[in-house]
Amino acid sequence: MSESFSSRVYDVVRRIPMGKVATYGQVAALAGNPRNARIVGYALHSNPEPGVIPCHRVVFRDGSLAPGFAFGGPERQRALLEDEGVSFIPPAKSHTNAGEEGWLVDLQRCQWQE
DNA sequence: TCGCTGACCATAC
DNA sequence: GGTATGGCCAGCG
Repeated sequence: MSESFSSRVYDVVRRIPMGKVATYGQVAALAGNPRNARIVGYALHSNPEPGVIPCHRVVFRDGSLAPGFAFGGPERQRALLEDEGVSFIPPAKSHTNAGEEGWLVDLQRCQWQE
């Protein structure tokens, strides 16, 4: 293939429909290498086309968003996804800690299904 | 040109 | 059940 793995990653992420999210492992698998989940993140980190590539729709296997890096803050990512109709699940419960971080995406409802 | 690091995921102890 | 480490592959210095 002429295109690099990262190019494929961008193409896959770009295909994620609104209101849906995909995991790094899934994007990596669709890109052709299920083991390249790390490269997917690396490729998105490059983000050659901000605004075109919805990196905020890519989440961890657990449904949690990336830690501190983000493109403007984890809450920014949560707002974008929530605005698209993605359901979020507050981790809390046991602890009375009202941590804003830790919000998990409802992969069971909003995970992108081919 | 070679080596290291890295938005991860899975398995082992 | 939780924590720690390994392994895969690609881009960058």
